[in-house]
Amino acid sequence: MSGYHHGDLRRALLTAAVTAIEKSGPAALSLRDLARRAGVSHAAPTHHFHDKAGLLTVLAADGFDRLADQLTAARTGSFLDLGVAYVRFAVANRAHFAVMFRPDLYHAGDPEVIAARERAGRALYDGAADRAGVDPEQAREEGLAGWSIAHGFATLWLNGALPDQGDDPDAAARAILRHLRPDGP
Amino acid sequence: MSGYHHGDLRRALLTAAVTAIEKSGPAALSLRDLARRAGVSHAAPTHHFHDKAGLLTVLAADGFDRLADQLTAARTGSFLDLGVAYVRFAVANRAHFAVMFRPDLYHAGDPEVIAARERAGRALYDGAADRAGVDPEQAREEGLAGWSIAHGFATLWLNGALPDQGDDPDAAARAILRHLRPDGP
DNA sequence: TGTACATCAGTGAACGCGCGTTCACTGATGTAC
DNA sequence: TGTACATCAGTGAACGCGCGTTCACTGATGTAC
Repeated sequence: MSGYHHGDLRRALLTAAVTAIEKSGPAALSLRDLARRAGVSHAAPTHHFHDKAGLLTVLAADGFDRLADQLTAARTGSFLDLGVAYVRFAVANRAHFAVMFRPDLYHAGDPEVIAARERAGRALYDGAADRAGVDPEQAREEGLAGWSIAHGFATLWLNGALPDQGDDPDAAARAILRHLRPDGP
Repeated sequence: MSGYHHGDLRRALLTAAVTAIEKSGPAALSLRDLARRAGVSHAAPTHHFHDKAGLLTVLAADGFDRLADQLTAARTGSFLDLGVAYVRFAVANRAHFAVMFRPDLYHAGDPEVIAARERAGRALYDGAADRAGVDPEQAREEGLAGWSIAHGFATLWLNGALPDQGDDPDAAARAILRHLRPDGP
């Protein structure tokens, strides 16, 4: 704390953004509010992110990166594990997850975002393709089916929409994702 | 058109809201903008919906009602048809769908919303339970799995997140939803 | 058929608010010599 | 070890904007007698 210079404002703003988004969603985010939370003048954020979309762009890229990491790590397990890893990521990184799929809110054309998103996509598809010596079209469909059910479950969970929703998303996800057909139709 | 009295302002505002939400999402909705589109003074909407959340509440209730109708109609078909009906609803009623699962945006405790949501929930669960002489817990899980994959697919489709996404959500949904296991694990 | 009156729907001015962005600035830090 | 200077990070005042909401109002419509 130098008094004038914050020291790590960029990181502090990102952390504050995550907290704010977890509470009120990405649409309600305000740069002035983040500056307030970081104890800094309201014009300071501009210095690090240029504008609001710039900040969300960083969050989105960061989210896709983390997702790619977790999916890649889960590749050693079963196809089911891959889906569970997806849900776990979403629940553990609600703010990032909420931003990632709202490309209208950030600079979706940003090279870093594109790269991170492709990395995550590859981790998911490779994970799906791995698990059978199957036809590519078949693998594609199964990948999409797995993505859909994991994404849907995570979304419903985060919305609190599920009836009798407990507090163990991992176990709940596993029970539901099991119902994906593990082999061809 | 009486000049002073609009005649059907309530309906006009709802229609304008749907258009606006389809374009920019529910968070960006503004009552003043709706009034402008309806060619009416900016204070007029208050008269019909009390406040912004009030308008979204009507939209949410209406959405759950329509969904319930469509799911009920699909009960005569297979479990797969139920899921396809869900996706079809989401794509055909993007604005309603976007609001329904954002209870922070409307008066989620409103009796009409609650009733409509329960009606939709029942249609979905009954549809799932129908299709087997199975164990209730089994039926519950299959219902959730079906809901998850349909919801996830619809969400990804609406976000334009799917690779090589065509323009026939019905067929695409059918191909993916097929991968849900039709019988016990 | 006419008149009085209540009710309803929409007006328009005003309020206070928080926001994003721009701008010339200043304090702090690091580097070259 | 000291000094000059460039660079970087943060300041604070100012701008213009669109918003939701309140309010006393007025025009239009329907109903009772």
